[in-house]
Amino acid sequence: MPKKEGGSGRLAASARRAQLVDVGRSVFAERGYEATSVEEIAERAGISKPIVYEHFGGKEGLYAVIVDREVEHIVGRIVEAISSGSPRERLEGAALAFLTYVKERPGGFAVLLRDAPASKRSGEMPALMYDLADRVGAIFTEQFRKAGYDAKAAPIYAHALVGMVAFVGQWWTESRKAPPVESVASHIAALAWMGLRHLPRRPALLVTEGRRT
Amino acid sequence: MPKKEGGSGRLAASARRAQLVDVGRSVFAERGYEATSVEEIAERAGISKPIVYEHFGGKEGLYAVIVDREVEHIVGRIVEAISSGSPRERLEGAALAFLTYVKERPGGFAVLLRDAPASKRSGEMPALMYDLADRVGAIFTEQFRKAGYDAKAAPIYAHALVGMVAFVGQWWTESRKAPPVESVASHIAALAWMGLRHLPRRPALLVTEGRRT
DNA sequence: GTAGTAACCTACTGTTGCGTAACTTACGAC
DNA sequence: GTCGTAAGTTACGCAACAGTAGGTTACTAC
Repeated sequence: MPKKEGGSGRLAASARRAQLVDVGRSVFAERGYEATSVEEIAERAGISKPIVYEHFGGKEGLYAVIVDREVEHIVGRIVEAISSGSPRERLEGAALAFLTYVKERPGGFAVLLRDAPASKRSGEMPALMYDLADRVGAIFTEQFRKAGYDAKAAPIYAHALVGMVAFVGQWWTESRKAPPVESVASHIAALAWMGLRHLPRRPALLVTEGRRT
Repeated sequence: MPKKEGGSGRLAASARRAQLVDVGRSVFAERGYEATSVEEIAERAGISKPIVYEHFGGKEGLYAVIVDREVEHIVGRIVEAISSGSPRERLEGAALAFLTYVKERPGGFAVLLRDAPASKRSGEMPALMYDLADRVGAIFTEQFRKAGYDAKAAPIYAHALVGMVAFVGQWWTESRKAPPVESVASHIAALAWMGLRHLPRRPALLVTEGRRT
């Protein structure tokens, strides 16, 4: 009598945990939190539902573990990338690190961008990107003050940059004609760098609502 | 005997439809598509469930109407904003139009950024932002070619700009200390404009993975 | 007043999906 | 071999929710 699943029979607890994290990540990535059922995860892993509960306590537990690991991954990479070098090198390093993460773990990235369970949502923005932007904002605030720019505007730029990279990253993973990481990173970094470098001290609109100057 | 609801008793069909679109938008905005129940919408509107089915045929029907109206709103505003003026004026106009929309209809914006029902999802990116970026990409491709830049990179910049504005918009609606629209728009437009204006013809990274030059 | 109709309701069906209780199977130690 | 334990199963309780059938209320026209 043949085995029911493709190769993995009975697994040790740690191996099963690892497998469930992998499977869970991809299911959450493609369905979103709410639309994911524990049964589907169990089925794709070739086991039955209670095993998931045994290892992670439930849907939220598994989700929390998955998110936590992804955050570790991406934050680690970025922190390392910005740990040394000139400002421009750090900017490029961060962009490259981010996009490399996106490339290597598209599922994880998708989970981070998607909806969190209703119980953990603060506003609507996925917490990670928000935190990331806040950190960048802190760095910017300091630099802006030093350079004589309006420090209150720093968060705007921080969120703009994070949004830029995140959005491009998402488009890039879904795009068929995908240019190499270095290329994408260099374009983004150039845009951001030049933008910041040539920023006027006190930006103002040329046009005002309705009439032009 | 007091009326059960705060003021709206029996409504004409068209008024009820309008009310349900409003209520539905805010519920979808705060819960997301999957986590929203038709019952909650009905309850908040002060009516019972079958009325919703009578007017919109179901959850997806109502959702579709809401999304369609929001798309009309935002696209209309942006198209108008970029219809005339110098390139820089158009850029600023687009940023201002986008942010004004976000300010005036935060719920609608939230719906556009959130998950669509599983039945209509292509990839993972909400369709509107994707389309918007594609349109910007078309404009950029042409301009890049004229100016002697790498036209293949145009979509990267298009997505970067859209992501920038969308992300800042989201942060802005949730942020307590909210600067005025014009201020935010001017900062974003300045960043984007200066970035594009001073872009090298052939951007390259200073750093390469692991070693520095 | 009473007839007609548009707006609305109560009460149900069927399904899905989380989480759990209680039982079974493989496998190594001795 | 038989005993203990880790790994896994089937079968269920229970709640939420999409969608529907059929009845009820209030308003308008005359």
